[in-house]
Amino acid sequence: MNAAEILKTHQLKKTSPRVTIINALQTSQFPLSENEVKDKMGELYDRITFYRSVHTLLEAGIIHRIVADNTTVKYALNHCNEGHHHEADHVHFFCEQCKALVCLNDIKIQSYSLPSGFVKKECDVVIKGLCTSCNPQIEQ
Amino acid sequence: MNAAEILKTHQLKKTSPRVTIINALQTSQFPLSENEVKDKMGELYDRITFYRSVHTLLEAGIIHRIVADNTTVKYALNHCNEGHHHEADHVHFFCEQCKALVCLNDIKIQSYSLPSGFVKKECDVVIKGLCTSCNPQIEQ
DNA sequence: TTTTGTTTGCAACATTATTTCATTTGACAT
DNA sequence: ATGTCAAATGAAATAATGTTGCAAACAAAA
Repeated sequence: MNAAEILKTHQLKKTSPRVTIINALQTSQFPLSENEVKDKMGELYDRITFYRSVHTLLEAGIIHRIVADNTTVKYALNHCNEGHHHEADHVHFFCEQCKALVCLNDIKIQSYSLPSGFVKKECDVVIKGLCTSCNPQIEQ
Repeated sequence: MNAAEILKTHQLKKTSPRVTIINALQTSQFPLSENEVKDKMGELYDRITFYRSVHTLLEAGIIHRIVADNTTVKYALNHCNEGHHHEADHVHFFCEQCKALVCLNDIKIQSYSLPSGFVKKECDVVIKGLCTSCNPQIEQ
């Protein structure tokens, strides 16, 4: 499904910033930070528009946001759009050295049962450490 | 263990800002945000000193930081200091409405096995939803 | 009490996010 | 095609959050 189709499905207007953001995330193997998306947007990038577009796309469930630490926020396409599994239930790995964030699609999140009275909406699991590229045990 | 003792144990100097921060967290049932700590510090609060003290206390493992979303960072005493379980292995609950953060000390984090080459340092689990106070199903 | 190195607190700056409002633009119906 | 209108954009201004350099103050030990 391309950007235009995704937007139409969610009854959102097809605008240049939205399309560019979706394309940027769609062509990336990994979740991207604002600056990484910015680089892919070129002239089309405007800080305020970016925040608002992202907000709209988040609300629609087209993308999702992963907060690795308070200075590292990344965005990824929600693979629901692709007919895959639900994005919310897999684990993310964050490399403390290179700041890369990887979706560990094969690792599902355990179902935690909350104390009574609490309502669960979503569950975020972020494992932090060193990725294969930054692991000194592994020779490149 | 009081603030002075905790600092001494970790070979850190006993200074007013550090003591006040530790006391603030120690007397609170819940993790506190910067502003919540600030309120408890009164005149002793200075923005820069706060950040640096927190940094020092984090490095020493005296406190820990929970990032619920990028605009909500909270701090809590590491209960290791109290001889309890290790803080890193329990789940946090974040109320999306009142922004309260609760340590669910009884819910342990599942041990996730990573793909080979990855090194795990820590694992953060944040469940988001509505707390008992904000749950409309529960009458106050 | 004097020394020594750490910590504090100020100023300045950098980054991240939000609000207001005039202008532009996409989508729909002519 | 084209006019209409609500929605989205982009600019300026502001707020909130986090960092760095440096001189003065302070804690801890001799």
